[in-house]
Amino acid sequence: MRQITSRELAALIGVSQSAVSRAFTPGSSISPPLRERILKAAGEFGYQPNAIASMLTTKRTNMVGVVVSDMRNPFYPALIERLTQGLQRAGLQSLLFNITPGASIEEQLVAIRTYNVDAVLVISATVLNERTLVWATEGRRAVLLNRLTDADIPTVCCDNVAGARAIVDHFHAIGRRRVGYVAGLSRTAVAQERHGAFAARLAERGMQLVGTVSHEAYDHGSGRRGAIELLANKPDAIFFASDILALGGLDALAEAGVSVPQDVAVAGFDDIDMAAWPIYALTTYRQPMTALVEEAIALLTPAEREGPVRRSLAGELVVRASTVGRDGAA
Amino acid sequence: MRQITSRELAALIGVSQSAVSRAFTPGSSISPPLRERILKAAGEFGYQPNAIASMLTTKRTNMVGVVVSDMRNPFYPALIERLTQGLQRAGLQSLLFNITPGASIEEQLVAIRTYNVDAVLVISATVLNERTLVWATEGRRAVLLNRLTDADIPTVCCDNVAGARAIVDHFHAIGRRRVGYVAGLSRTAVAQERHGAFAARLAERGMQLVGTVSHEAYDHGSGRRGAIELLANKPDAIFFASDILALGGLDALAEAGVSVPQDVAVAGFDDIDMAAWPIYALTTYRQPMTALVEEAIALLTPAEREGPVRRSLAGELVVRASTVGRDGAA
DNA sequence: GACGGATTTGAATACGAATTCATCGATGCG
DNA sequence: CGCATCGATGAATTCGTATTCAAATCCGTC
Repeated sequence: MRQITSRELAALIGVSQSAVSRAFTPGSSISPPLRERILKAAGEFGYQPNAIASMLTTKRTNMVGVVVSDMRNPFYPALIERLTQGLQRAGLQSLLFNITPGASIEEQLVAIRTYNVDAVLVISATVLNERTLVWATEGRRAVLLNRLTDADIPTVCCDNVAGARAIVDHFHAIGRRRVGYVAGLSRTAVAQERHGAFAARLAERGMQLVGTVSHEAYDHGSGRRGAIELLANKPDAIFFASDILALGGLDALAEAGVSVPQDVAVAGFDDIDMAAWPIYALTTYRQPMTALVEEAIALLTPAEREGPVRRSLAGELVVRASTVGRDGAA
Repeated sequence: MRQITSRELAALIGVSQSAVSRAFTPGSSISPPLRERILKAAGEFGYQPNAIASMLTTKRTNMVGVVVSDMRNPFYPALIERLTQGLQRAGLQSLLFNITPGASIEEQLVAIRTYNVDAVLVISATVLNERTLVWATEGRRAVLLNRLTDADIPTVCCDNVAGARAIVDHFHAIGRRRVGYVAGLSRTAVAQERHGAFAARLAERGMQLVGTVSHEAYDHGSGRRGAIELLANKPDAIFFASDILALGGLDALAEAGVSVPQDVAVAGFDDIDMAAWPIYALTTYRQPMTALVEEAIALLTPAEREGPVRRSLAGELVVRASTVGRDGAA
C-alpha cells in the first residue's frame, strides 16, 4: 500500500500541490481554513509528507550522524541513550555509526557525507584520528562529546581536571599517600588530560605516584590486570581512569585478598550504573551526562560559534564504600 | 564547499549525466573504459553520488530503522553493537529509535514511515504493543529480534524453551530441588515463554517451584529485591529471567550472608559480559548473539518469506561458579 | 562490404515536495 | 470610489540521480 503523494491529495480535494506542501510547512503563507481542510484530508487519506523528497529541496535531512565505537563500556550506552532521546525530542533522527577498528574507517563513514546528515556527533574516544575526524565532519556542523581535538571542532567534555583533582583531594583527606594510576587508552587526549591533572595534583599535595599502568583498553580485564600489577608497588589507593576499569580492579583486589578500602582505596571516573551497586560501591567522579548531552545538542542546533568552542562541565565526586568503609572509617 | 553534482562532473569531462550515474551503478550498461574515466574524474573532483537524490528515484533508502528501548541492560548494547556493524557490512545504515515510555510511541516512530526506511528491526522487548508494532512496520520489511508477536512479522529469537530446560536440568544435576524464579517484565511473550518452559520442566523433573517474584523491570535493583523476597521461601536455587537480574540477586545474597552456590545456586539468562567476571561467575544460558543478528539481517534482505517465519536459535549453557563452586563441588 | 544484433551512449523524463513567481482577490486608505 | 498593498493561491520550476527510450556505434558474419 503505497503512501499517497501531495499531488494526489491535492487532486482529491481540489487544491494545488503547493497548498498541501504549505499546510505542512509551519510559517508558510496559507490561510487557517485551508490548512485545516488539508490537514483533515491528510488524516483521512493517510497522507504523510515524504521526508526524502523534502530533503532534496530543502537540503536539510534532520539526521545527525552519531559516531560511536565502544558500546561494551556501559558509559557509552548511558550516553547514547540520553543522546538519541534528546535528538528525538529536537525532531532529529540518529544515524548510528559504530566504528570497528578493523575495516577502513573512512569507508564506514562515507554515509555521513553521502547521506548529507545535518550534523555529526562524535562520541567515540578512540579509533578516529584527527585527519579522519576532519574529513568526516568537513563542511557540516559537528560536536565532539567527551573527546578533545586540535582541529576547530566544538567539544563538550566533562571537567577532567576538576575530576582528577577531586579524587586526589579525597584520597588525601582519607589519609592516603601512595597512589597508583590505571589508565585506559593512554594516547587519547581525555586520558592524557585526566592523567596529567592527577599527577600534578598529587605533586601539589605532596603525595607519591607509586605507579602507572595501562593495557590500552577501557574494559574490565584491563582494570583487573592493571590493579594486580600495581600491587607490587604497594599503593594505598588506586585511581582508575574509568569506572569499568575500576570494577575490574575491585574484582582483582578481592581475589588477591586485599581489603578495600582498608588496604587500598579505589576510585573510578564516570559513575556508571554499576558503580552504585552495593557489591562495588565505587567512589567515583560522576560525569554530568544529561548536561553533557544537552550542551552537545545545543551546540548542534543554532551555531553561535564564535571561535573555538570548548565546553567543560563540572561533575561531582560521589563517595562510596570503596574509599570510605561502611562504618565511616577510612 | 558544496559537493559537485553528477551533471557538473559530466560537463567537466564531456560526458552525459547518465554516464556518471551508470559509472556508479553496478551492473549498468557502460563500457569499462568510460566507467574508469568517470571514476577517476570523480576522485579528482571529489564527486560522490548524493544518496538522498538516489533514494527519490530508486525508492530505496538503504536505511534500517532499529527500534530499541532498554539500553541500560548490557544485553542490548551487545546486541546493538553487532547489529549495526552487521548492517554496515551489508551497506545499510541504522536509524536508531530509542523508545521512551513516557511520550507517544507513535510520535517517536513517525520517522520510520516518513523517512521510508527499507526495513525495521525491533529489539525492544517492551513498550511496543501489537497494534503499534503493526502500524510501525506496516508495508515494509520487518524483523523482531528477541521478541515475539501474534502479528505476521518474522521473528528471530533465542530458544527460550531449551534455555529454561537446560537451567532446570542443571539445577537438577547438582541436586537442587527447591527452585525460585525471578521474572523481569512478566507480560512480555519472551518472559512468559521462558517462565512457562521453566515451570513445566520443573514439574517434569519433580522439582518444586517455591516461588516466583517480579518487579516488572530488567535491572539490578529488581533482581536484588526479588532475591531477597524469595529467600523467605527457602530455595536452594534461583533462576533469574535475565543476567542483569541475576547480578542483582547475587549482590543481595552476598549481603544477606547466603553463600552461593552452597546455600543457593544462581543462574541467569543471556551471558552478558559481566556474567563472566570472576566476582560474579554466573552460570547462565548464553544467547547466540552473533547468530541471532546474522539471522535477523538475513531475513531483512531477501524476503523468502513463506508464511509466518519464526527462527529459534539454540544457545548454550555456560556453567560457572554460581552453581558449581570453584572446587567443582555443588 | 553490407547487414543484423548487441552494446554503448545521450536526451529526456520521473521521483515528491519546497519554493519562486505571477495572479487574483480583498482590504485599507485617501 | 479608485488605487495601492497585502495575503492567499496556483502554475511552474527546482533539487540530483536513476532510468527509459532512442540514436549511435561496434562486432562478426556471409
